[in-house]
Amino acid sequence: MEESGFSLDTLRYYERIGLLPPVERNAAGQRRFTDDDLGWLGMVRCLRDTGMPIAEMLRFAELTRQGDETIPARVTLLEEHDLQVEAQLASLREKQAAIRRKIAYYRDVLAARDTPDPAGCDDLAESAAGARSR
Amino acid sequence: MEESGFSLDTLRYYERIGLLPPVERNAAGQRRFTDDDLGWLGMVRCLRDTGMPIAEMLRFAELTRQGDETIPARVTLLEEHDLQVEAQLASLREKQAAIRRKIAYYRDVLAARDTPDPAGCDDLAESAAGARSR
DNA sequence: CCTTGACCTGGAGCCCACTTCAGGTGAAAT
DNA sequence: ATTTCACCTGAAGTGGGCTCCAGGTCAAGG
Repeated sequence: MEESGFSLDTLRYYERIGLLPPVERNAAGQRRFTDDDLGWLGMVRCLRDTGMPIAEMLRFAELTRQGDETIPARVTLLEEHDLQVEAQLASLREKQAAIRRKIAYYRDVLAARDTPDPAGCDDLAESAAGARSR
Repeated sequence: MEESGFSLDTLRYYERIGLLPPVERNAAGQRRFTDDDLGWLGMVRCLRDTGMPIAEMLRFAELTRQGDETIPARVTLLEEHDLQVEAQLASLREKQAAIRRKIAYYRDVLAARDTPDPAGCDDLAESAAGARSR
C-alpha cells in the first residue's frame, strides 16, 4: 500500500479502469509509482473526497492525457466541480445548524425535566411551542 | 411522492427497514403520512444529507421510539454526528482550496501561453516552481 | 361498464466504488 | 531448501442505498 492514502487494491482498480495511466513496473513486475503518479493521485483524492464520481474523474483524466490544448476544458470542469463543492458546503452548514437546533431542543427538554417546578407554577409546560420532537 | 422530498419508493423502503414507523393507512390501504411522519422525515433528511449511514439512523430511530429516557443518548449520538459534520466541512474546505489552486495554476499556464514573450526575455519559463501539473 | 391511473405487495435488480478470491511468481529470511 | 511474504492476475463478490418489476386492488372519470 503506497502512501498515496489509497489501498493497493484501490490503486490496481484505478489502473484497470484507466483513472491511473499504466503504472511502471520493476523487473519483477511490481508497480513502481512515480512522483507524477503520486501527484495525480493527490488530485484524484481531492476530487473523490469532494464527491466527484469516477466517471467524471475519467473525463478529467482523459483531458489531461490529451495535452495542453485541453486546459480550458479542464478549467471548465474544475470550475463546475467547485460550484458543486460550494453547494455541498452550503447544504452541510444548513443541515448542521438544524442538527444543532435539535440538540438544543433536547437540552431544553432535559433542563425542564430536571427543574423540580418552582412552586406555584402550574404546569403549562407540556407541548411547549415548536415542540415537534419525535 | 410526498413532499417530504423522498420518492415514494424510498419511503416504502424506509418503512420496510424500520427507519419510518409503520405508516397509517386510509380505507384503501394507502399511506397517509402524518405531520409527525413529516417531521421525522425532515430529521432523516438532515442526517442522511450529512452522511449518517442508515444503520446509525436506525439506532437513532429506536432511541426515539423508546421515549424520553433516551434523550441523553440521542444528544450524545447527535453530538458525535455533529463532530463528523464539522470534520466533513473542514475537509471539504481544504480540498476546495486545493481545487482552486489547481484552477489558478491552469490559468497561469494559459496566461503564459497567450503572452507572446515580451522580447529579450529568454525562456526560463519552462518547469516553473511548483509546476507539478499532470 | 370499462379504462385510466395512483397506489399496494414481495421480491428481484441496479449502480457505485471497491474488496476479496483463487491461483501463481519471485525475492528474502531461517 | 523451504517457508514466508509481498506482490501479481482476471474474475467474482460485497455493501449501501435505493429503484424497478409483476401482478393486484381500488376509486374516479368518460
